[in-house]
Amino acid sequence: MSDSKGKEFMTGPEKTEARKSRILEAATRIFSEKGFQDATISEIAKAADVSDAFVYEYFSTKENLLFSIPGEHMQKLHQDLDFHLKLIRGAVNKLHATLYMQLLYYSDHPEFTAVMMLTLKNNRKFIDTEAHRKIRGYLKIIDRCISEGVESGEIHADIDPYYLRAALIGALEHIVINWLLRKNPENLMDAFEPLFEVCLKLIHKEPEAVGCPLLSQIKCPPQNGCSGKSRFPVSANPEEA
Amino acid sequence: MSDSKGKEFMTGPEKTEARKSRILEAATRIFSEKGFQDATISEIAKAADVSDAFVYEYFSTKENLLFSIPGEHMQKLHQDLDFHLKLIRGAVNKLHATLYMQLLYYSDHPEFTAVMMLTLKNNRKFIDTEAHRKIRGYLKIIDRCISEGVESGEIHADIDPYYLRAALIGALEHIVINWLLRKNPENLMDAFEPLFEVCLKLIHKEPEAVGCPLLSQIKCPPQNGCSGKSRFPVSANPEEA
Amino acid sequence: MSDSKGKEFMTGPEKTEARKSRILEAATRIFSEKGFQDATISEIAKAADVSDAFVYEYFSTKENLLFSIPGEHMQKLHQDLDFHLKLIRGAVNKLHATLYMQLLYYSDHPEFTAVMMLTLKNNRKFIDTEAHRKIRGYLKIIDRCISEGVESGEIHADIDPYYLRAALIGALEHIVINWLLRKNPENLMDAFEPLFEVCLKLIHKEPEAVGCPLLSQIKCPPQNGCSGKSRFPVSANPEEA
Amino acid sequence: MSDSKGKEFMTGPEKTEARKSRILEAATRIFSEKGFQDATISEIAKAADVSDAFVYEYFSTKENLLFSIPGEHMQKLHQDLDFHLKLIRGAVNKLHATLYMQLLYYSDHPEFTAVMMLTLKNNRKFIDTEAHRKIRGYLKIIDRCISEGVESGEIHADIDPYYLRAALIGALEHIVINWLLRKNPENLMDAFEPLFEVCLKLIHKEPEAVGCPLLSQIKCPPQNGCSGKSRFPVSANPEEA
DNA sequence: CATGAATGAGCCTTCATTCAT
DNA sequence: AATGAATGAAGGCTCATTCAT
Repeated sequence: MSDSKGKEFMTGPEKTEARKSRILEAATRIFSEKGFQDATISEIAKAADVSDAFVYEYFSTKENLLFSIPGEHMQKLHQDLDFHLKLIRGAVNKLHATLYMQLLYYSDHPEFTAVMMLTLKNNRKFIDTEAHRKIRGYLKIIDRCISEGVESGEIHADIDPYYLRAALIGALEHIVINWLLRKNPENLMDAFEPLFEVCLKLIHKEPEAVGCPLLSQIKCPPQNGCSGKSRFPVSANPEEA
Repeated sequence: MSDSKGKEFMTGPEKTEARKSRILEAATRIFSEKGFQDATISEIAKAADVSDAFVYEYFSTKENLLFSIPGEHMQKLHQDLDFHLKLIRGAVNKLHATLYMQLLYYSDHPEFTAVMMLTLKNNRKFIDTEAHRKIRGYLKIIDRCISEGVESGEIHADIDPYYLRAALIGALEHIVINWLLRKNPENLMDAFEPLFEVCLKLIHKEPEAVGCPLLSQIKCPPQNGCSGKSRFPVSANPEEA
Repeated sequence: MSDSKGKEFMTGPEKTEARKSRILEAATRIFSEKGFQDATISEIAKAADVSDAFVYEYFSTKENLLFSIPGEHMQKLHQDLDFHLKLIRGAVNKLHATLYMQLLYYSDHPEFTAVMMLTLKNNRKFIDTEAHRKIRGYLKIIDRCISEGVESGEIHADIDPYYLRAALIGALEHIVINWLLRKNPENLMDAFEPLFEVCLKLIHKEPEAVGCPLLSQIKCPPQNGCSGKSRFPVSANPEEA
Repeated sequence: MSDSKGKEFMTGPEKTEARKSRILEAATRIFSEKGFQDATISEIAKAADVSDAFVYEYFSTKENLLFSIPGEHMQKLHQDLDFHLKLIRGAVNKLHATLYMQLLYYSDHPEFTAVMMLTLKNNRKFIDTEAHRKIRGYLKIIDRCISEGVESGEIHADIDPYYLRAALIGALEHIVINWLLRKNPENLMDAFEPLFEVCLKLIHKEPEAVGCPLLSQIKCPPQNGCSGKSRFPVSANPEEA
C-alpha cells in the first residue's frame, strides 16, 4: 500500500536498490547533522540497517558516499524543471519558476540541502566529480533562461549574464544558508517573494508581470523592439568547462 | 629595524604576542590549504615555530583556534571602512566603497578568505562565536548604507533591505568562492566592475553616478522627491541578534 | 586440438578439474607476487575465472589453498626423478642428476619456487601437511643416494649423512633464494656447476667423474676397498617422522 | 643491582630507551610466536607495557618495527666477532669461531632467530633495509676468512668462494630452521660439531686441526706451499652491492 | 612560561568466509 | 554445481589533548 514495501516482499535486486537508497538517505541525514568528519560509516550503516561492509559494496569510500548524495536529487530537480519549463512562456516566467522550484526543493529536502550548502559546496575535490557536472548542467538551465530573455528583450542586454547568474544563485544560496544555520526565515518559502523581487530588480522587469508561482504563463515574449543583442557573449565564462 | 623585529630583541610579552600571531598566520595558511580536519595542530605549531603545547596556551582547542582567525582581520577591515566611509558622501558611493574594500581585502588575503568562505561560513558552531559577532557588526555597516540610501531616496524603498543585503553579500561571496575554488577570474578584482554593475541594478541607480573606486565622492544625496520611507523597517530581520 | 582444450569441449568433471588447476595456477602466481597475506581470494578467483565461492569448493580455506600448491609439483618432480634415477648408475651420478633436476625444476617454475621457498618453507603449520609429507618423501631420494654412496664407498663414511644432506639442500636453497630475491644469478642454471663443485667437495669426489648432466652414467660404483660402513646409521634423524 | 632497573629510578631519556627496548623485545617474541601478520601492534604494546601510540613514536609502521629487530643483534654479533677474530690465527680457525659464535647466538636467542629465519629472510622489502645492510656487512667477515684462507693456502683455491660461503651459510641456516620448526636437534649447539665437520669437508681441511671451540688458537697459517691463488676473484658476486 | 612526551579513543577499510538461491 | 551477495571481525594508524617537569 505505502511506497515503502516491507522487506519481505522484495526480490534480490529490488532489495539491494532499497538498501542503497537507505544508505544514501541515512548518510544525508547524518552528514547534515554532524558534518562529514564527525559522521562515521558505522553510524550511517546502522541507521540504514545494513552492515558497515555493505556500504563499501556500493560506495568505495566515505568521501565517495558523500559525493554520491546529490546524484538523484539533481536528476529529479533537473527533470522536473525540464518538464515545467516547456509549459512556460517568457524568460522571466521561466526564471521565476526555476528559482521557485529550486527553493521549494531545498525547502522540502532540508537535509540534502544542508549537505549541499554546508559540506559539498566548499569541497575542493567535489568540483571534479560527476555529481558536480550534473550541477553545472542544472545551472545551464538558468543560463538558457537568461540568454532567452536577453534575446527576446525581456532582460536588458547591458548586464553580464555570468554575473547576473552569480547574483541570482548567490542571493538564493545566501538565503538558504541563513535558513539552514539560523532558521531565518523559519519557512524557507517565505523568502521566495522578497527574494524574487530582488531578482526582478536584477533583470529589470516590473513585479506585476508575474502571476502566481508555477502557473504564470502570461504572454510576455518580445513585446518591445529591443534589439536583443547583449553586450556580452552568452556563457562566456570559463566555469562551464 | 624592519617592522618584523628579530626575536632576540623582543621582550617577554612582545615575544608572546608575536608567537600568537605566528600561530594564527600558520593556522590560516594551513587550514586554507588542507581544510580544518586535515590540518593538524602539530603541523601548525611547527609552521609557527612553537611547540604543540604552546598552541593550547592561547587557543583552548583546535576549533577555538579556527574561530580565532577572523578576529583581527575583521577588526582591521571594520576600522578601515569606518575611516573611509566618513569621507564619502552618498549611500551608493558608500556601498560602492564598502564592496570594493571588502573584495580588495579578500583579494589581498586569499588564505584568510578561504578559511572564511570554505570553512567558517558553514560551521554551525561558528555562529555562536565572538568572531561571528564581529562579522555581524561589519554587516551593519552595509545595512546602514542601505538605510541611509533609502532615507535619502538614492535607493528605492520598495525592496526589503534585508533581502537587498542578502543579494549583495550573496553575489559577492558567490564570486569569491568561484575565485577560490576555480580561479575564476584569476584576479579577483577583475570581478568588481561587473559585480558592482549588478549591484547597481539592485539599488536602481545608473552606473554613471559612480566615479573611480574609493574616490567617488560625487554629490548624490536626496535629488528626487522620494519620501524616503521604506516599506520595510530597517534591519527587521532576526539575524542581528 | 591442442593440449589445452577449449572450455566448450570439456565434460563436467573434466571442466571441474581444469578449473581446479586454474585456481592453483592463479594462486601460485599471485602468492608468489604478493605473498600470502597480501593476496586475496577474490583476486585469485578472478585470475582463475571462477567465482570466489568456487574456490571454497575445493580448498577449504585460503591457507589450505596455499598448502595445496606443492602437491602436483612434487609428484611430478618425484616421478621424473624416479624414472631417471633408474637409468643412472653410481651414487654420485645420481646425486648429480637429482640436484640438477631439482634446480632445473625451480628454474622452470619460478612462481612455484617462490611460494615454496619464501612462503611455505617457513610456515609452522605447513609441516603437518600432506604436502610436506610428499616433500619429505622426495628428500628420501637424496638420502637413498647418499646411503647408496656410502655403502658403495663412493661417498666417504665419516660424515653424518643427515648433515650431509642438510648441507646439500641448504646450499641449494640458499642459492635459489638469492636467485628469487636478488636475481643473482640471473639464470638459475648458471649456478649449477659451481654449486655442484661445492657438493662434490662434500662427498669427496673429483669433478671429473661427472659427465654431461642427466646423461652421465659413467661407471663409478665401489672402486676402492672402502668398507662402506658409515659411522652413522642412515636416516637416524627424527626429521622423517 | 640487576640489569633491569625498576622503572621508578629511571630518568626521562633512560626510561624512553628502556621502553623502546621493551617494545623490540616484545615484538621479537610475538612475531616469532605468531608471525608478522597474525601479531598485532596492540598485543605488542601491551606486552611491552606501553600504549599503542607510543609504538608509533619510535617505529613508524608495523613493518618498520619488524625491520628494526635485527639492528642491535647484528651489531652485537658483529662486534663480538670482530673482537674474538683478532685473537685467532688461521682462516679455518676463524671460520670455526665465526660459525660457532653465530650458532651460539642463534641458540641463545631463539626468538630473534625465528624472526630472522622465518620472517625477515623471505621478505622482499627487507633487502632494501638498513638492517639488511648490516647483515651483508656481517657476511663480509666470512668472506674475509675465506679469502684469507685461500691466500694462505689453508683453503684450496679451486672453489668459488661465493658458492663456498653460500654452502656454509645455507647449511647452517638449514640446520637452524629445522631446529626452529621441528626442534631437531633439541639443543641447537648439538648440531655444531657435525655441521662443522661438513664445513671442513668443504674447505678441505682435516677435523683434527681444530681444538675446542672458541679456544682453538693453534698455529695453522700457511704450512704448505700452496700457491694461495684462487681461480676466483674474491667476492666477485654482485650480492655485496 | 614552555614543552617534550605520552596516550586514549576511535575510525576507515579490508576480506575470508558463508549461504540462500 | 555454482555463485552473487552479504558481513563479522578485526587492526593499523592518527591526533587532539594533557601534564610532569
